[in-house]
This record gives sequence, structure tokens and C-alpha cells, in this order.
Amino acid sequence: MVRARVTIRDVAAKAGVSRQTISRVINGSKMVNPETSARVQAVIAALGYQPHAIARSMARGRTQTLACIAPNLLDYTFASVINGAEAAVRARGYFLMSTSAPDVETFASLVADLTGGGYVDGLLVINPFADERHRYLPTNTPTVLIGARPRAEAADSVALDDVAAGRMATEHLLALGHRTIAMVTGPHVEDCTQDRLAGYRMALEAAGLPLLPELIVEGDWSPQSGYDGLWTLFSRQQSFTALFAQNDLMAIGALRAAHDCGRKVPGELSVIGVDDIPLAAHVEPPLTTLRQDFAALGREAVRLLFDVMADASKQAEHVRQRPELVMRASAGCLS
Amino acid sequence: MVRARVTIRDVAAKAGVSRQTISRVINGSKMVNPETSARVQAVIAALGYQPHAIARSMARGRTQTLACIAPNLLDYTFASVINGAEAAVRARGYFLMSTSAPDVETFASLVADLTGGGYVDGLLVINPFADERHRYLPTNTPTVLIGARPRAEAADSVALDDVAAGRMATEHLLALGHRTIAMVTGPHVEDCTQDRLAGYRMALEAAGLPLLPELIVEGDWSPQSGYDGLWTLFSRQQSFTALFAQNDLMAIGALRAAHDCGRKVPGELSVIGVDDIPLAAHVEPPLTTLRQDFAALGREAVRLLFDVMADASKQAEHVRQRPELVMRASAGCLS
DNA sequence: ATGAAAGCGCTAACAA
DNA sequence: TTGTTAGCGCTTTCAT
Repeated sequence: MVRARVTIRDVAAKAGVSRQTISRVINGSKMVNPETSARVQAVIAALGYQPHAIARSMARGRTQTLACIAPNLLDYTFASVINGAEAAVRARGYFLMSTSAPDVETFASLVADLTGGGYVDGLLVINPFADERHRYLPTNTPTVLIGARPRAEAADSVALDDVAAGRMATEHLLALGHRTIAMVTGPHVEDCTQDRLAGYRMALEAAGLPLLPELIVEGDWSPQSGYDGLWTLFSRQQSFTALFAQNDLMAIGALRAAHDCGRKVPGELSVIGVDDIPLAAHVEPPLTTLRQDFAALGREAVRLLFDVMADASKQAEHVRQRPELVMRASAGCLS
Repeated sequence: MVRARVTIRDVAAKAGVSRQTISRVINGSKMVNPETSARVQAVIAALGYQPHAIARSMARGRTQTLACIAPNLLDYTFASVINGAEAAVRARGYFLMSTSAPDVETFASLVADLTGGGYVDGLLVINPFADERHRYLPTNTPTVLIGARPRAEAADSVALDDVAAGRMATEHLLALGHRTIAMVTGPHVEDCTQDRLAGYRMALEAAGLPLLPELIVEGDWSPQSGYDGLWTLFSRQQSFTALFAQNDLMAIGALRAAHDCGRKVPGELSVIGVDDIPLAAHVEPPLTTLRQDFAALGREAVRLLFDVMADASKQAEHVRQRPELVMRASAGCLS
């Protein structure tokens, strides 16, 4: 069953050359006689030899492997970023392993194990949280932050321009004639929540409109929280004609809440989301939203990471991606 | 910037003991004097020493690491399985790395690299495809298949009981009085598509109803394909009063198609899906569906994997999970 | 309870 | 172009 591993020694012996020559062949060195190479290749195939990646990492001091740590792997936005990153990593001949860190402790130990343990040459960290996680970033391994505000001196970062997203969403509703715009936010502990809120505030200010705290409720990105959030808003004194949900899932939950209490969308209530998840176009009514290009974010993060790996002393970069307004049916003119 | 790694030698030198003693301490061996241990611990802390996982793997011949290969990381069902598996793996002190294999070539090379390269002690493979992928499973590494029919002699497997899912969905619609039940399937190349279709056929047969090919269209699990699929069905001669979408996303797409052409759900058309994704309860009308417990599937797969790792000669097991009917508003009595 | 020696499978540096 | 000599950092015998 478990036949002993074929090592570089076995190949060397059978091919009648030194191990070093085998090493040269499997690494595509030019300094090897074509005939020797051919013979070695044949022996490799005959023996079914496969280099031991762990041993190679050990000897080289590098692993050709990167890791991506996300808060979870379920969230479509995180998964999309990873998807984009994975393709970019593979295109460069590296391997990307993904894992999740549901809490701060897991995060800290994962970072320590992966980087301190010599598992990876670089790290991608998706971290929307404005919390102590940032204290546990690695010090000796190139790292790029995704979805976080610029923070760690050493780490590069990429993220959506959340302030712009908040501003654009609000401005769009304002342009449609709305003057009372409610908002369901993400968790306040997240950078993007705070930034989208800031954008909302800026747009209102620019329009000379007051920011009414009664029009704001906190959600958790889930459809259910969008549903509950809209009901909460309805229960308050302050009326409103539009809703800015800080992501599409909550917007979809809100759509159903509006339906359940008989408020027509967009006739009586306009709704706008953020993300443009695939389902956004398939709910009733189709959702107007601000699109993020998650895959591009992932690719960009990988580009930065390779830059840092190539030159550890390079100046940190902070890339912000501009959202794109996608107009569908859920937001309309104030009638 | 990049200070040299602190190795077990440094610790040994500073603590005035041999490397072996350090090794014993970090591995919690009982055969070490408490005082010595305490002193070593202190030195470890002082030096900020962290064991090199790669070196340890090299020496031990095991990595304490498992990998999960999925067709992609975007699909909510795959991500949920991984989520359940990850928790179970961590509970046992192992690390789970996840990665995706979009095509057969990537799959084959990933399997070879991960297992042949000595990266992992065991492998989880999420593979719904009834294709050549099964030929590239590892021969020397414990492996558990997820979402596939029992196939490889050596590999254990876990999956939803897809035949039961197809049967139950169809039976539910039959019980509501429907006699013409259309279906949007997943890609025919997938095991679960074929099995759900088989269940549909069995239920119709048991009810003495014919299986009409005009009532079946193939989708690709996406909302768009559900949308298009329902339009295609509408365009055909054969009328029907109910639709069985083989997953929730397609069911949601179909819901919108029904809306767009003015067919009331469930008044004029009943719709049932499979999966019970979080959004299923939040579309209009809320979706009746067959729930899968993805996390449980992942946990079960991990259990099997550890069994195989403990005893490579153990008889392969094939676990099928029974779906659960979740009744909501999208499927109703035939009026 | 501790240490010495050998080696995991490979590559880097130097010779030849 | 090829081979030799040392390791990479750790764990595993086997002594002591």
C-alpha cells in the first residue's frame, strides 16, 4: 500500500549520476548536457519520482506558497477576492492556500504559525475589522491588507474606496429627488462601515441636509439584519423615502421587509445597495447598487505582495478602488 | 529588517542544554526535569523562539496539515462544507488549507503537488463532477470525497442523498396536487444532477405519471440559468403548474422569470428548490426548498478522513445525508 | 533525565 | 558539464 517514497537518491543511482545533476534537471538548469537530461527524465518517469516540496522548501528557505487569511470563507465578497487572488498567484507559479480566522485568537495564532512556521513566503490578510487584529500582523513576512484602511506602517493595502461608495450611493438618491435617506450600516467595528457612513454624511452636508440619527440602524451584512433594520426604521417617528443599505444582502432583506409591510419599491421607497452580487439583478425589483470588482482587488493585492517580496524596503502602497454605479429598478425618482 | 531566524540551537546554547532537550520541551515530553523545562521556556520566551513547522514536517515525515480542493471557492455550498470541515479539523489540532481547481488539469496537478510533495497528511476533495477527475485521485494519501457518488475503491465519501432530494421535492409537489412538474437541472455532467433527476423520475413513476422530456431543461446552478430555463419551458408546448429547480439559486432566477411574464407564484406556478441557502427565506415569495446541512457534511468528511489516517486499511465508508423539506410560500396547492 | 549521532530530501557553494 | 561537501531546523534512535 504505502510504498516507500522515491527520492532523488534513487533516481541518481539508477541514472548513474549525482543527486546534484538530478536536482539540476528537475529545476530546469541550463548547465546540464541534453543527453544526460533526457536520460534522467526517463528515469524520473520510470520511477514515478516526484520532488518532495517540503524538503525543497527546507533547503531553499522559501516555499513558493502564499496564504490568505479571511474572517470566513462563506462571505461572497471575501470568496470573490480570494478567487481573483488565487488566479493571479498561480499565474506567477506560486500556490495560494486559504483559511479563515473567525476570531482574534485564531487570527493571531494563524498568523504566527503560517509566517513563523516558515510555511509561507507572503501573506494576504482580508480584514475589515478596525480592531486589535492589526496588532498581530507579521513582522518578518511580506503582507498585504485587503479591505482595511491603511494602518500598519509596513503593510500595503487594497480596498474599495468606501467613502466614495457612501457618497455616490447617497448622491444618487439625492439626484433622484430624495431628501430623507435612511441607512442600514454594517457593524460599526468595521472600517468600511465607518467609511461608507462618512461618505453618506459628506453627501448630505454638501446638499445642505441634516444627518438624522433616527434614520440610521446598524446591521450585520445579513439579509435578516436588513429585513429587521427596515422594520426598526419604520417603527420610528422620522419618515423617509429612500434607503441606503451598505451591502446588497441587507438591501435584499430590506426589499422583503418593504414588501411585507406593503411599501412599493421603488414607488414608495427607493433602495440602493453596495457590492453588486450576482443575485442583485435577480431579486424583485432588480437592485440598484454600487459595484465592487472583488477579483480585481484580489489581483491587485497579489501584485503588491510580489512587489514587497521582491523588495522588502519598498514604500508601502495603498490602493483604493472606485465603485461603479449600477442602475436597476429599485431606486427611482421621488414622485 | 529581516533578523535571522532564532533556531533550536540558539535556545539550546543560551539555556545551556542540548537541542534535544529543547525539542522535548516544545513537544511537551514528560521526560524532562521541571526546572530545566522552566528555564528553557524562559529562554524561548526571551528569544522569541518559534519552531519551524517546515523543518518539523521534514523530520517527522508528517505535516499536521490537510487540504481541501473544491471546484471553486465562490459557490456557497462548497464554502459551507469547507467551513464545517475547517472547524472539525482545527478541533483535532490540524490545519486545513483550502484551494480551488477550476479545471481538470489544475485538479490533477494540485493533487499531485499536495500529496506527492509531502504537503499534506490527508485530502478532502469536493467533486460533484462525473468526469475524469476521479482518475487523478491520490494513491498514497488518505482521501475523502465530498459530493460525489461512491467511486474510487479506496476513498471514502460523503454527500447529500440526492436521489432522495429529487424524490422528496417531486413528491411534495405531487402531494400539493400538481401533475405536470417541470424541472431545471444542474449540468448533466454532475453526479447530483443525475441523482436528483433519478429521484424525480422515481416519484413520477410511483405516481403513475409520465416523464415528459419537454418539461426538462439543463441549467448551470446560476440564477440566470434558472431565469432562462423557465422562459425556455414557457416557450414550449407542454404546460405545467409546478417547477422543481435543482438548486435555490436557479429557483430564485425562475421566480423572477415568473414575475416578468406575469405568472403568480404560488397561485399559478409552484416552485421548489434545493439547498436552503440563507437567501431562500428572503426572496419573494419565500422559497420552499430541501435543506442540506453543508457544515455537517464537512464535519462528517473530516471524521472519515481521520479514521482513514488512523487505519489506512479500513473499509471505505459512504455516508449519505438525508435532506429536510422546508416549506415556505413558493409552493402551494394546485387551485 | 539528558546528550550524541544520524538523517529527513533537497539545494547552495564550491571544486573538478 | 558534473560531482563533492555542507547544511536547512528539526526529530529520532540509541546511549549515558
